[in-house]
Amino acid sequence: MGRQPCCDKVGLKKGPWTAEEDKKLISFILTNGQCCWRAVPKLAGLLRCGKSCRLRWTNYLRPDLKRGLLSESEEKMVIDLHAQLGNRWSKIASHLPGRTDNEIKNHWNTHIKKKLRKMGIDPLTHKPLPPPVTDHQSPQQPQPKDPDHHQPLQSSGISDNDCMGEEDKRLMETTPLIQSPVNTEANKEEDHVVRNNRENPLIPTMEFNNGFSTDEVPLIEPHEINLLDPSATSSSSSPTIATSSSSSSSSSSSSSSNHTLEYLELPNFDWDFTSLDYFWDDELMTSALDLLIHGGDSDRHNDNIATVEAAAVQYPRMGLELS
DNA sequence: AACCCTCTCAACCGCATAAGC
DNA sequence: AGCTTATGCGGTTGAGAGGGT
Repeated sequence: MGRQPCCDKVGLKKGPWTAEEDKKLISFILTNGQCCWRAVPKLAGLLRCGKSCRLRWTNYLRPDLKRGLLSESEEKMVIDLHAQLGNRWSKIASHLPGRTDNEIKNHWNTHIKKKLRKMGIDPLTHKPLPPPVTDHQSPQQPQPKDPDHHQPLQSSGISDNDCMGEEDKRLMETTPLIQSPVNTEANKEEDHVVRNNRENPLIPTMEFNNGFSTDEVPLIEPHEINLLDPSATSSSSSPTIATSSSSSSSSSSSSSSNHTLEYLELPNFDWDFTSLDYFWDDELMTSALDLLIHGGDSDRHNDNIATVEAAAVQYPRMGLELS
């Protein structure tokens, strides 16, 4: 006999999360840390399946998440990584601290793909788009079957540069036209191809040049994170981000020798409290830690919950807006 | 002001793999 | 060893926001 079912789907809530649900989940995770997601909804008093809770936490409520659009450097990194890894969003996300696979995937589909096409680059292969083709010119040449292959630029009658902004031009200059190992028909071969590329000196991939494998986590060393994140100005006291991926449960706490909270022996937290300042202020931080340290029995528990609720006003994207 | 269209992104779905029994 | 479930991942969807007419 195997395990018990993850959740009986009867009576489970679906759709957008409410502020109340968010509060419950945040409070539970802060108090108990991330443990088996299957048990979370029951213990937290949520009518959601564990999968939904995990998704909500990793994609939206996690304190170490960055907010806002991807920076230019992040975007370039995504493009480069996509050239190497294809649509392996979690792998890509593991290189961008504070970004989730879902966020990167969305950004790719809504922004970067368009931008690359505008620049005359096939977002799937990272190669230049084929030259203009009209029916009478080459009727035999089949159009790509992949939905990612949209009509080339010429259809608009606008040259690449005509519609290319300064940022696009900059991107084009810095975007490597790497032949992607990715083929949607051959994803299963991808690992093999990536490995082959690793041995190919002609392919200057970031990953390989840096000497680490994307199949291994953690993928970003603390010093690299500081380089990547301009906002991380701390030079000595605390590394910036511990967690780099929603999919990775690896912790970089080992690198935080000066970690101010190390002595607390935190319960299985994958994220680093020093990163909370991405969008949590000190008061909220203090309350959250108080919740963690004193748990639900603390006299201050209600005050702390209230502070977390107050964050809803300050950080509406947390989904805590009070209804 | 009202309608329509496009864009964005949170959330869901289904599949693959890992892991428990 | 084989079955079953948990977890993670990538693709897709749809509601809401914003802009244009």
